[in-house]
Amino acid sequence: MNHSYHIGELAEEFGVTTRTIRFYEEKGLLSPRREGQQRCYSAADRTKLRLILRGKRLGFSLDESAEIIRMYGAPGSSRKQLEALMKKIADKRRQLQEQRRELDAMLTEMDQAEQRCSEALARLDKQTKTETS
Amino acid sequence: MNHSYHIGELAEEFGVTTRTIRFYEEKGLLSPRREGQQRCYSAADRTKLRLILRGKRLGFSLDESAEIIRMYGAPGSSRKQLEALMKKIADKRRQLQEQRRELDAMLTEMDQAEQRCSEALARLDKQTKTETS
DNA sequence: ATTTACGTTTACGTTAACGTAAGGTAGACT
DNA sequence: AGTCTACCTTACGTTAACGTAAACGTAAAT
Repeated sequence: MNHSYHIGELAEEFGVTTRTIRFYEEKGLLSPRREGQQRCYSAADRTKLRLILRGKRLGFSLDESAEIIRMYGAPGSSRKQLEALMKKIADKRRQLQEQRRELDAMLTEMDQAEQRCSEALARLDKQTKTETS
Repeated sequence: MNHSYHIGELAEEFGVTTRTIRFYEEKGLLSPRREGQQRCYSAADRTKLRLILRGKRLGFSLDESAEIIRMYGAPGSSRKQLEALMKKIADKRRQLQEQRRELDAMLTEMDQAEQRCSEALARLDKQTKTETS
């Protein structure tokens, strides 16, 4: 247990460069243990990286992903902190749901585009047929 | 009918600056009619802008949005063009569906975070209670 | 007549998210 | 011992997507 990863392993697994991973550390999104000079990434670090990259694919900035990660991390201690966190989570969820609606809207338009496209193809077929008849 | 918009109107409606709209034109994403010097945006232009901004919120680059817009636009004429377009549409839809899965994964993690958070709050409540008893 | 409110072009500035190059270290293989 | 490989730091370069400023045109309102 408690396996830890080298930077190269993570880079390969997630299809990014080591530069990218170090950059995220510069930005405070990751803070791996050190073994001498080398970075040792825990399972938690790996999870964070996964969240960052997922956020990126969804169009979030690194700062936004940083927020998400802080939510995922330590739940804070005081009641005020906890309540603030709950609020943030709720906000972020609303944002995600809104994004989902937009995504669905886009999917709908893809469907329409495809339909127009296949109708155009059908017309072409028909025309070709009458021409050859 | 055939109402057309000034650049300022569109900017206000969508909450962007006029610079942004002109920038999209530079990039070839929009090409409004001219009336003298001034730009006149048709309903179709407006739709394109809406698609661009939606794409942006979903994390697409302008070049990707440009592709989507071309799909939405003229369905081409030759069979080869139409078939290529159908393929592109199918690809983009797959991409959107993948993105949807990721979005849902993120929502799930938001739920978990919220749960951990509310559990922590519950523990705090309990502790406070026994302390005051 | 001039201020106000829009529009125009041209062009340099800015920020995020890395890429890339240069040079150094530390362990493993031959 | 020499070389390979994977790591490290430092620092300048790059691209996308605009921001911002300057300098101007036009048309309605005061």
